[in-house]
Amino acid sequence: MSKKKSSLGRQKIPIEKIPKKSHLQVTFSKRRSGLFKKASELCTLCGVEITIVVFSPADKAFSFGHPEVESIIDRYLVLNPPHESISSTQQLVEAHRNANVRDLNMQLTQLLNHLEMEKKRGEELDHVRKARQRQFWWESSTDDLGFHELIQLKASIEELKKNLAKHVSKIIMMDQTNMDSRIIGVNSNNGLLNRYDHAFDSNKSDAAAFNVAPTLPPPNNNAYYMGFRHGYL
Amino acid sequence: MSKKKSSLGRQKIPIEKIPKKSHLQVTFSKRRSGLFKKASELCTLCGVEITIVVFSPADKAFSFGHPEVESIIDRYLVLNPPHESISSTQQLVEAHRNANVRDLNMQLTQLLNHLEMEKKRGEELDHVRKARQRQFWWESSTDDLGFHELIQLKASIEELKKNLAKHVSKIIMMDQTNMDSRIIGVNSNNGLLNRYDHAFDSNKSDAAAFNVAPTLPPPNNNAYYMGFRHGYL
DNA sequence: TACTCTATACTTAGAGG
DNA sequence: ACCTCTAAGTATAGAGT
Repeated sequence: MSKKKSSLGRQKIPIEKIPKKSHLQVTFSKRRSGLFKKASELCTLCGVEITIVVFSPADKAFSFGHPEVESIIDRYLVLNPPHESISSTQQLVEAHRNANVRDLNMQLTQLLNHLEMEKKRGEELDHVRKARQRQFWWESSTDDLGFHELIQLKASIEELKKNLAKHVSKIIMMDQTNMDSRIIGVNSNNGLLNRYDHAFDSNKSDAAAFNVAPTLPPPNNNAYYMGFRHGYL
Repeated sequence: MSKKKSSLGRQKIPIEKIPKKSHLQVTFSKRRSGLFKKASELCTLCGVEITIVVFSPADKAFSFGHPEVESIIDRYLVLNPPHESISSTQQLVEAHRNANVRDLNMQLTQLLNHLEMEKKRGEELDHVRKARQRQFWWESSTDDLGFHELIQLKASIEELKKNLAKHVSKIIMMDQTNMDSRIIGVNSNNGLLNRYDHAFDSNKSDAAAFNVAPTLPPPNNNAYYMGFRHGYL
């Protein structure tokens, strides 16, 4: 009886960049899935919030988030506000700017107050959405998609406002660190964002169904956006 | 010969919220480590960018990022701009706002131009840092933190750091391999951000040293910031 | 590109320090 | 809170479909 092994089974691989591209792609898929599954389990087991964003070798974005990527990012940014380093020789200029900044700040505050009110109006709708999301957060992208499309036109404006806010706050707190120039490929009509939201059946550990969905509608990267984002966060 | 098993080994647990708190905390730590390790491996194997943010059961923030959390968040936000639902009845108000927004936009664009110039001034310094970071991205927080503190002491100390960086990169070139654990602790009053940056030695698969460190500087959540962020992103 | 099948590598629950 | 140890539960490399 000659037993030919039909497979050698899992082989050890060194943790270093995989040279073969096709191979790399496969590994990326598998491991991304695994990673998201682990994240999902961590959520469930420990009842914590978590978000993951990955850019694939092909530069597509994949995200995992519970409750949603955005809210966690927001929380993170509040704790760890983005900032730039400013050479000390420029502090005078900085001081000058503050006047402007304060003005902008006031205006923005007002705008935000308006938005606050609007937001309340939208709350009911939002509640329905969230209630559903709470139970089935992995489905959120489906919701968001529809949502997103609906407000596509508005989105860029909102975007603008938010970036304004960000920049101003950034400038305001001159507490700095690095500014590793970030290239944020804006322009981009290839804006490819795949959003993963997952359900991992707790009972069948072999069942790991993933859903992919192109999330990004027509990139709302209008000129404003470009301008604002230019090299900063 | 009675062999008493010293351990039952790993037991299966259901993927559902762990009730016992102490137990939960342990599991969270272990699995967070595991998750970050997986992420790290994915980075290395596939050469991709990835970021993870988790809020612990105790509501502390933990993050993993290559290259840094911020830049990836930025990329993500560009592709998937945050938005709110705006009731259609509010669109008029919206239009009103645009005027203001455009004004602010122009002002900010100017400010950003200024910043751009400043940025160039800092480039040389930045380059040194980046070169190092490219090889040892897991150390980035070390840099960031050092940077942060130094900035408060202004230019003279920046000079110092520049020199330091040069020296360090030389040293690093000589022994690249054993750079796993680094403690990147810094001041931070209760700042609730623990930032993890990891190196997983590719050669010893059992070696996975993690470091925790409170990252958050004095919470810069001043009124402005809070105002801006209030409920938005 | 994605799924299946193996055998093996890796992770981690539980208990003790 | 973190390390160690062990055994069992999982993830996944490689190859085939």
